Amino acid sequence: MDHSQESNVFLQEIEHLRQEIQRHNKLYYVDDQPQISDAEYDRLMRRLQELESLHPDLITPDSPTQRVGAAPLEKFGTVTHSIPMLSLANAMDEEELREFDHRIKRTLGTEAEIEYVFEPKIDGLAVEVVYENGMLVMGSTRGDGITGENVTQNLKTISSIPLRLLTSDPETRQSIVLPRKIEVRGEVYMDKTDFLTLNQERELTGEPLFANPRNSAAGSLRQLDPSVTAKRPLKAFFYAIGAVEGVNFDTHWNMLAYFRTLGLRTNPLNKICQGIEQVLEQYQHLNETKDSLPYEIDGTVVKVNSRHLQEELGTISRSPRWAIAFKFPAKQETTKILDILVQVGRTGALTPVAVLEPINIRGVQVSRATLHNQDEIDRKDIRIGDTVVVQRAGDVIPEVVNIVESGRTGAEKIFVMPTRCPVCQGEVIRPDGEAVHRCTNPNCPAKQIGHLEHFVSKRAMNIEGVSTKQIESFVNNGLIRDAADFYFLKKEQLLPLERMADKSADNVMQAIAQSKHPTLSRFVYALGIRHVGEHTASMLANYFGSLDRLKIASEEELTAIYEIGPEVAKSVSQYFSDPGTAKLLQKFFDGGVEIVNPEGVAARQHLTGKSFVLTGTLPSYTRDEAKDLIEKAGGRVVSSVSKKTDYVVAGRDPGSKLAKAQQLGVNILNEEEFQQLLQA
DNA sequence: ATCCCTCGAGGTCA
DNA sequence: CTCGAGGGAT
Repeated sequence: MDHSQESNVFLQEIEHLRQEIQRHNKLYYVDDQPQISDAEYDRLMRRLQELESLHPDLITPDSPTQRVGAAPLEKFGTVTHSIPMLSLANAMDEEELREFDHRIKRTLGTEAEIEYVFEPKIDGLAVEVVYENGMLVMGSTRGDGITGENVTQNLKTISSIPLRLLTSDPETRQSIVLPRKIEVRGEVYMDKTDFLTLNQERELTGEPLFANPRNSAAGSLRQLDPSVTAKRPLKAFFYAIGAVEGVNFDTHWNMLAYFRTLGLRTNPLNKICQGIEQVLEQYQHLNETKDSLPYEIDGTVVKVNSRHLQEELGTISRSPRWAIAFKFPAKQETTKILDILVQVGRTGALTPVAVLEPINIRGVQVSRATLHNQDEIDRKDIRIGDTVVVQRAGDVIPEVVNIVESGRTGAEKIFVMPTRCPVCQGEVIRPDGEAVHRCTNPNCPAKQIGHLEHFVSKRAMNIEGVSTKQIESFVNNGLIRDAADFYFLKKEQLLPLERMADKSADNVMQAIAQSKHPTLSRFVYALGIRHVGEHTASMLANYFGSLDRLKIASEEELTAIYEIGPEVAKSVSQYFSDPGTAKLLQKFFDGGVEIVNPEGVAARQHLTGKSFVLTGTLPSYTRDEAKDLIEKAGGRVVSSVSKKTDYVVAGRDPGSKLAKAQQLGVNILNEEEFQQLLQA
């Protein structure tokens, strides 16, 4: 037999082994019906490894042996999700869940029971995996929902995430329609027993222990060396979709079924429910049985099943309107309030914080909890020395639920907000009608530091590697008084500071230099004007297009802008009419800051104040593109038609919104008319 | 009355 | 990263 024939035989066996392994993966992970023992499975894997090592040229990247192939990374790259990974609204109790159901019926204008899909909410971390022509090409963490970290190499080591989607059913041999591209979303998690075993090993080796399975999974996925991740027993369930080309689903339930045919694991406890009462029954049942599950769940997720209705319901800025997280009650513990501290934020707000006797709540040491303001303290009658019930809201943020009356000894001290700022001794006032107390000293160091922290923060000027500690040190050493001073720093000035070696100083200088060309909206946000957060900053930037126009805007002109009311207008106009602001801005420019407008010249704002509703598919634009164009022109896109809607843009297969528009006599545009309007 | 944005807060991990 | 109170806008 000549060489090529010989390698052909190998190729056949290799191919056969790979298919078998893929088939058993599906049986094991997706169908939960293994047909062979783990030992037999291992034998298949070893045989494949053996053959591949004899013929390295036959190794393909999607071979099951290639789960760990990559070298450690320096750091993770960032990935922008093509469709943002939204978070979910929360229902805290039954009533709120029923409210969710009512709202949906009201929005859809129906009395009929809604069909829901009920899913356990796994306590892990959300990821997105992208398959192109069936091959895993990218995997990322959810991050802030807009951008996440590129953890492709690590996700590839997780055996319940297929490297290649199935192209035919391993049992029936029927072929499966593969989407050209599909972004699937799911949860990576660690089983409770695996978490315990891992911690036992770590204890033996003297490594720090993980607090809970969730942190353990998160820590494992964020390893720079994929060979470490590969040793961690991670698993995944899939439950949602991002961008997809080439397939369509009528229901969420059918989409999950399709996931399984592709070899993507879905949770076997997912249920379909007719109406909200059935959802509640499932919830009760799961709440009673959850402790016997191999993994931790922190609640359930309820989704409208029909994809068509989902679209009609739409999404609001942070979450879809057609899904809600229904969490289990948080674990509560009792502890003592040792003291109440007062912190001062960048706006001068005084926030009381309870210092607690440290207590472990679901694996996490809790030692502080915000008390929000004096009203909150009075309402709950919280005193220093009280015994209190503490929980982590949403299983994250520590919160004092209430006091334990019977724990009172009479020695408790009543807390009163100080009349002088604890940082600068400045006068403290409580503005009429507001719940917060504020320090009035404009030069209060707490405000100054807070402003500078805000200025350098990721979403503002994004000056990386400048920490709170460093800012404090810069300020205390007189290097920096205002934000513009960053752009006059010299490396030599940094070197004498503590913890500032040559390399760190270089990094700081470089990070500052890199921040010199912000977009207008980032820059406006970074200024830290009261009531101007990211959203409002971007509204202002879009509307005015340049700082020169923004800074001369009158209060009246500002108020006329949609979403800008009297308070915000006053705050903005006061900020820019302050002579100190003019000086500060000039100082920024002298220091080399130059605002860039990524879209070039700001678009004309001829659609200002007009509201649009999009329905159906436009041939030339995606939803997001259309939305962008409208917003750039000053218009806004809303999700439901009312008589205040100015235009409904209708594409192919329009939804019920078109009918409503006709009924209300709202202007209806097709794509051509829409384009004309944009150019008009 | 309701929806949404701003702002401030705590803990873990690399 | 995530939550929730409070306030602003409609």
